[in-house]
Amino acid sequence: MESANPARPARYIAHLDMDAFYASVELLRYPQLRGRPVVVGGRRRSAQEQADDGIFATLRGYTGRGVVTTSTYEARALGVFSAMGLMKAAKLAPDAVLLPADFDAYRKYSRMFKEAVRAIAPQVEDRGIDEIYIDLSEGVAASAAEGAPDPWARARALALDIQRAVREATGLSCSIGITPNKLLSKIASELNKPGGISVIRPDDVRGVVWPLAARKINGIGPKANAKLERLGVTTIGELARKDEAWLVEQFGRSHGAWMHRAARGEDDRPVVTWSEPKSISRETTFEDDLHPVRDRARLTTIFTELCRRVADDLQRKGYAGKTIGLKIRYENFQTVTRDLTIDSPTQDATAIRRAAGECLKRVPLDRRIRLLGVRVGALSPPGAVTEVHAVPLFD
DNA sequence: TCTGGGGTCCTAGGACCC
DNA sequence: TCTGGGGTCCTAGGACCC
Repeated sequence: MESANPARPARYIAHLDMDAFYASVELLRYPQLRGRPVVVGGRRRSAQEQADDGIFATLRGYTGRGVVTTSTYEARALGVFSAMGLMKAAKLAPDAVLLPADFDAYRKYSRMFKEAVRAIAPQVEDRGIDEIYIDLSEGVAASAAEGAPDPWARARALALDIQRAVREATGLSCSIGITPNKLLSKIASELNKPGGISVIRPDDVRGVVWPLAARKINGIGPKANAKLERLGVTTIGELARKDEAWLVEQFGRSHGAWMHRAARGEDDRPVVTWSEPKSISRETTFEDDLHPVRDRARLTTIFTELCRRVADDLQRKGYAGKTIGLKIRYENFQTVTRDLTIDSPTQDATAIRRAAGECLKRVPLDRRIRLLGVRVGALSPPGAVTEVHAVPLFD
């Protein structure tokens, strides 16, 4: 299926996923917690202060709006997974240790593991802080002379080298999937967690991939999955057996055709080693919902602060943008956005605040608000950002 | 048990221009 | 003067991912 076109050379694509990344970084710092259920999430300073005293906060009695960012495998065994509300997690695992997220530390370890990988295989695509795609095709070809006769075995040997390098650089473990494309590799890396290497050859798709839940396909989320289930489709194999025309009828031309290909394990997307950011944003959920009138002063302060932080981010990264966006989430979780495109790109907090303020006027403010966000899009890349002088040149 | 924060991509209608 | 079609930009919302 993948190498049906003989003119296209075979690809060997890896997906590397760090195992319980944030929690594992915390365990490097607090090795005494190894073996215990540990949850990273929330934003209570007190949890950090207690940890520094050697007394760790537990989930018992947690109140607040935090969600689980990562949980150790011990916590997962108790039913605690990412994106779950901490209140619910506390019911399932009251004695699990709760640690606040320390993104600076995670970013540091992220740079370290990616650097270790690039030293072995430079074709790396960033997929966030804890995962990457790696195009191993060149490495597999280069090792043809001295390595095993089977290219998949040579790809597996490369993955083993990468795992070892990541462990030596960071002390952390990762799981790797190797297949002909990104779609399948993303599925494969999950098959033997933690610490595994899984290879799916083109001929394995029917036997290994088709029995899996359709939801395992990256791009089939909660909504699409629920609809598929209503239509009687649960596994990837069942999806693969559906008519393309029928899928297009149900999900639209683009999405339906994509599903049809995905279920067959077909995916041509290249490994992209660099791409420009499209937008930069900051948002915050309040501890308690704020009233647009009664809490106006607080809202204004937070709003201005968000604009300042977005401006800081833009300046630090060297971008400017001309589409300023506002995001509001009401107490009932309904979310609205407004945006305004200004004449020339800006990275200035005051200009952003002014444009976002215009957006705010177009939003109904008749309910309490739980989240406020500011975004700058239509970015000009660094270098293209030149100061626009309001002063005439000749006068 | 009510659901974080940072992103990307897609759709769709209307404005506007050629 | 009227009609048509295509391309691009702007805006709003939503699905999805880590």
